[in-house]
Amino acid sequence: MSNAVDIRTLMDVSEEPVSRQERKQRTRQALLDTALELLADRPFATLSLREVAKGAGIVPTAFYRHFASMEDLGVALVEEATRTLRGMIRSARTDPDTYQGMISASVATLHQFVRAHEDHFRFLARERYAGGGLAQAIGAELRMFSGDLAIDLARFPKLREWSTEDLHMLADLIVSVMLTTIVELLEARPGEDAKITGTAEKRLRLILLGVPHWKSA
Amino acid sequence: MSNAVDIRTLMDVSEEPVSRQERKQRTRQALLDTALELLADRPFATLSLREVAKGAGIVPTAFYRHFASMEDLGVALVEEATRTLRGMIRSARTDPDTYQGMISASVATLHQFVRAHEDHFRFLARERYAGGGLAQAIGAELRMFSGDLAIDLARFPKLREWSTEDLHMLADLIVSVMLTTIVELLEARPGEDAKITGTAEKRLRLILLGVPHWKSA
DNA sequence: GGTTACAGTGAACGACTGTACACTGAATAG
DNA sequence: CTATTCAGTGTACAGTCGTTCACTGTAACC
Repeated sequence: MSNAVDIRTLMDVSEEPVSRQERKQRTRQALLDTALELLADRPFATLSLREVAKGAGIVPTAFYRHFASMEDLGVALVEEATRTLRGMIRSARTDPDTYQGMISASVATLHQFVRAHEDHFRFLARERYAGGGLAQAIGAELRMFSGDLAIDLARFPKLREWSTEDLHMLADLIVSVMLTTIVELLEARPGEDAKITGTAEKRLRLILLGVPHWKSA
Repeated sequence: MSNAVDIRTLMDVSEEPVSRQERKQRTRQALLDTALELLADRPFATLSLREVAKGAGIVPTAFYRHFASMEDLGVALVEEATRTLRGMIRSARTDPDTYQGMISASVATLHQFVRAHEDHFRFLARERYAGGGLAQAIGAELRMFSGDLAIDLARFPKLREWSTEDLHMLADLIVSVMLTTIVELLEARPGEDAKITGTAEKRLRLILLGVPHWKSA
């Protein structure tokens, strides 16, 4: 009978015949997803090529068709996670008029993105201080983020005459509050989110409260 | 000849015949020191019992005379490192009169301790976000530190009428600045110390500048 | 001075690691 | 329709891992 159920329907919702490179990319993504899953409770350096391959449903040697080494996969993971991070930053950059509006909007965006991509943020937070090549890559990304923030901050009236050095100091301070908040959200027990975001807003408000009275050393 | 040089003198400066438990303690310390050394550029979870034993000059099986497992050694390492941390906090608690005095004195103490015990602070910073039991133990220690700081802060005139919640918010903020500074010092290239401590002082000054104008909620 | 406690030894184990190599079979190219 | 490309397979090997066990030599004890 021509209308017999295709066995592929049980495995794969999509109907179109997948091309070869598409299959390859799916396996690659399966490797990345498996790694991210295993990274939920241990550092990247403890992952083995074999268990990642097994999790993705391929034999160990096939791993090399996608990455030259585990470190290579780590780099790809950093790229994927920082893409999420940049997405968050883009979302948060909604030119606000007031400090207060900027603060609560930014914290809300942060909260939303962390909850939607916990594994990415957990990975970044974990590996940021783990040492090694990944930590450096993540550090460079955060420094870029801080630099962009400093430029954004320079647009505010009260900050217009600040030295670039002081602007970077302020931007780094804000980034460190954001980072602390991310870690708190990832460690939170259910129901604590509101308290954490509330505290984050307070911290940022306190910092910006000092801005009008600042005199550089 | 009775004044012949004892071979032990070449290995060990002390003259007295070392007792058995003293020898044991030295081996134990050698294990801890070796682990700390290896931890300079990798996470704790990647250390193997065998290489730590080898570094301490004993055979792998002898490791068990001192620790039941590597995780046990990790706990001992957390205790050793947090002892250093508490020493720093004790040194910094020199009842100052002014904010400014407190800030520069605290940052100076921080700088001095980090440089004198880089491996302890590197270990704490690395494992703080690494996940697992050690991270929890370190987190608990930091929370205790933050709590003590909140109590200290309550003694300042301007902070006397703050709610305990807001005091904790402020203490956490200060701790996070301290942590950021520690990591910056550990990642610094030679000669950057003054710039980093200077920035740290600025960040604290900015935060405390907002204190007099704070209104909760 | 004889006995005990015990830090450290050395061989052996089964499990796991990364990687080399020859292969298979199906999608793709000509 | 035939030839090629290449993601994935299966076997194999040399290391390393944590842990077991029976052992040795000496400091400490009675």
